[in-house]
Amino acid sequence: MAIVDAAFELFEERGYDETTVDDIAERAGVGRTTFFRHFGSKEAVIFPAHDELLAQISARLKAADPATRDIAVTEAARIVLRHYVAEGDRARQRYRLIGQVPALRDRENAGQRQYQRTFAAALVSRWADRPDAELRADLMAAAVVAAHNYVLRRWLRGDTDAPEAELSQAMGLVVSQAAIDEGVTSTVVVVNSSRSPDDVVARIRMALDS
Amino acid sequence: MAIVDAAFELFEERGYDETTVDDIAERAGVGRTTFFRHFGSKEAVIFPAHDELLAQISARLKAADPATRDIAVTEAARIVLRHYVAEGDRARQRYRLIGQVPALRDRENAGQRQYQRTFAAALVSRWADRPDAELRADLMAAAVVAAHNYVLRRWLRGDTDAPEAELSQAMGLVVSQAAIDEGVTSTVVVVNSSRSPDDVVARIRMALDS
DNA sequence: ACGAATGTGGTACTCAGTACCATAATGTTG
DNA sequence: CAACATTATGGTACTGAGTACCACATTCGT
Repeated sequence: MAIVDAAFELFEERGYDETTVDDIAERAGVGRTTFFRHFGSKEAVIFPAHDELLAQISARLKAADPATRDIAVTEAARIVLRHYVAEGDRARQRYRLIGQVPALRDRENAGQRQYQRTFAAALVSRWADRPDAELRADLMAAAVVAAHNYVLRRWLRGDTDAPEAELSQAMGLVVSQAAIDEGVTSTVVVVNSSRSPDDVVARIRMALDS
Repeated sequence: MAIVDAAFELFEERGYDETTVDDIAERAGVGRTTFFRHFGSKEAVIFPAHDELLAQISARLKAADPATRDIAVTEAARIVLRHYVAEGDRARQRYRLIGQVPALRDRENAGQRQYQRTFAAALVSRWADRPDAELRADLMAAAVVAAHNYVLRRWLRGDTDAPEAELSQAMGLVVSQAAIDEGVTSTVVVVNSSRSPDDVVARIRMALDS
């Protein structure tokens, strides 16, 4: 989108506060009205696709049954991570801007809270039999978002080249923390499969070492 | 403060968006300039004392040695909870407004993020010897804020009369989750599952491929 | 009682965001 | 292809938040 490009260009050149919506519209070759019709606000031009991501997450979480819910949560977080990583430089530009402009930081926080609520809503059923289901869902949702942010931040800063692997690891910690007091602190693996035991063991070892 | 009273009155009467800063200043009997000198923005008039609370938290967390750090975290969270509970009706008014006005919700989220960062910064030293100290600190900080919010929300809605006791309980869960050992993603192996081999293999494959 | 610091109110400005209208582009149906 | 409906666009004018600046009052220290 030409408008987004123009906006990022100007924000880098002059800074966010020093750039007016008129400036963006002018460089993009459109009218001011058109800008506001596409992006509800000046801030929104930096954070695209939020609604779509939320919908994807929601769908992924809903598609899980009790047995695959850990995987679903991890993969839902991975969807978001993957989206940012796919953006590449643009994500890093955004990160830089957010670090400088408080208003953008607020906006980002607001978005993350939406993720958190989406996760929490999908996670309550996990502890359906417990009286503290809502609390545990809130805790796990907060942890999922925190873990995702931690890994994403590392990637944005260039501290890692394998963000997805790090997310797996971080989410492993989150899942095991959430599973506390449930009797088991870890997942269950079964023999009796059609594969040879050695094959299964090898794969398990891979998972542990990752 | 007369300005705060006037603001809450008008917000309840006409709603937040329908109230201008001029309206508030007029009812409070002050000039518009004075309003903005005391509260940097229209939103800020609803969220007072943030900086002081952050300072209190920081101080409480810094005053802890390794042996009393769990207590310190719990009490730091309790400081915030106590502050809101002490506000009484005003806190509930704010809660109602936040539920209705998106802009205020964003602002609230931003504030909570500051708490979260304050906690995270103070918590890193807890896992100083581990390579994933920052992640674990982030996770615990997120959990602390989530637990506090959960209890506060229950009190705001009138679901409990003993919020401090509930906070203790919730923080107990948070602390025990945070104390879990190294982030092994899977450990226990179980034989003789009642699941079909195909089902098991499919699940393992999903986990391994993720 | 004096000057200095600080608090206050007013005026004028910028800019984000909204409402409305007039016009161009596109698509649909006969 | 022509007439029409739909939708995207651009312009104008407005409201209201937030800032800058200045003149004036209040309070304080000595």
